[in-house]
Amino acid sequence: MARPRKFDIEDALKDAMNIFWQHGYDAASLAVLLEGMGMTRSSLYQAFIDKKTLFLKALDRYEVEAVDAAIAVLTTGSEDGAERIDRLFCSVIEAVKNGDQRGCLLCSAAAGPAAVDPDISEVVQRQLNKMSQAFYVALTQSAAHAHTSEQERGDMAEMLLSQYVGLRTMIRSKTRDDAVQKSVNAMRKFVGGGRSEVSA
Amino acid sequence: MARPRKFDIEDALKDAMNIFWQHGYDAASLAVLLEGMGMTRSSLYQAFIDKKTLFLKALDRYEVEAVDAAIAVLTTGSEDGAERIDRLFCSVIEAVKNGDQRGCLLCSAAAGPAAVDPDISEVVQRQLNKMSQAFYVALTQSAAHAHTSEQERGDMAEMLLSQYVGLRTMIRSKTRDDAVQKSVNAMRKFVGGGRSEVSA
DNA sequence: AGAGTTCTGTACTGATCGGTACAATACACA
DNA sequence: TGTGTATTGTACCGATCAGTACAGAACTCT
Repeated sequence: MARPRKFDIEDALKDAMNIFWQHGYDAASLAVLLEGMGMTRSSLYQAFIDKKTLFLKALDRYEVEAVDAAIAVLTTGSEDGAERIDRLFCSVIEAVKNGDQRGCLLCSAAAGPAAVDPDISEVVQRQLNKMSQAFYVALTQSAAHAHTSEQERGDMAEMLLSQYVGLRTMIRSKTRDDAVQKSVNAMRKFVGGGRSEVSA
Repeated sequence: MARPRKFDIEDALKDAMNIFWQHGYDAASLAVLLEGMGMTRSSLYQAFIDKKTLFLKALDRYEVEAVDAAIAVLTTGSEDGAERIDRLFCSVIEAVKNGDQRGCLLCSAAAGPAAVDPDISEVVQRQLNKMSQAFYVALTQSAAHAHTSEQERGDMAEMLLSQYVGLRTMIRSKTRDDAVQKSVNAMRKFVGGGRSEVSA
């Protein structure tokens, strides 16, 4: 019994996520968001309260769309966990070779607004934790690492996470493809999930 | 034969560096910079042209003060390169345990303005390259890695760099100390420069 | 058809952004 | 003691920022 909204709220959120992903939190001005989301100021504020709330919702959306997808790669598919880790890092290479230099919204949020805003930091930390746990699961289900201690696997999961964050951060900063490739080469050899080697 | 400036230009640059380090490029507004550098608008613009130029100079300053220091750790001191790598990562832990959550200006620049500004990206890439070369040198001078191929060491140097970037990015995002410690534990074991182990 | 309700469009707010104009000032040198 | 010169202080600039006020529009239900 009221005027219906012109936009789909999920579509709009997806647009917002992509805009934040590309521009970063600060650089994604209201004007840019409005344009990209195809709506007016009133509609945006009515639906999403304010910019920060919109960003938090976009981060949630990113969790579902990207983080959970990465976690799925780490926890399902191949039987060997190390191979799944391998696949995740290869997919990062794949993306950058296709010209995607946006990096990772989660990683950018970690480097940017999470440093100053506790609410954003909380969400970022939760998602990062989720990823480190997925690394842990993959390691536990890996022939090459099953024999290691629980603590060793925990340490290594955390290391793989920081590796992932660093990699995607560097990608966003326009690091040359071959440097990214090299880093992943070493990581793949280290994890030893090992399918075929790829040259730089 | 003119009015002398009230401030030391190197001191001011150092202040600027610290302000950018703490706040990040965007969040370091002119007002904040002026306040922190203890000078007036005219003086700043007269001496440093504009905000971006000031930032580039602050980045240069950071290179001398922090990046070169890290490179010194990687290339001098102990005879064994792996132990020097070890020391670098331990110094990161040291800093974070002392409550320093600013991360690394270079890494923040990589995640932030370097993604949109080519001039900044260029400087960032140059400094990152410098670091990766230092990692390479350290690996080459390591008993544990001297036998590896040149390519393997190149890959691994790049991996250590992205590890470093990821670590310091996560630190800035308020990742819990013990997670950082875990990551470094695994990295230390991996590199095998190994002095005593440290628990999380 | 009319009332009630929610959304949309536009115009506007005050604050802040980076940057500039220009006069007053403080010095070195003549 | 002027005079030239570079720095400083202040006042200001237009642009942009996130956010709001409010009238009009578009729908459902009675």
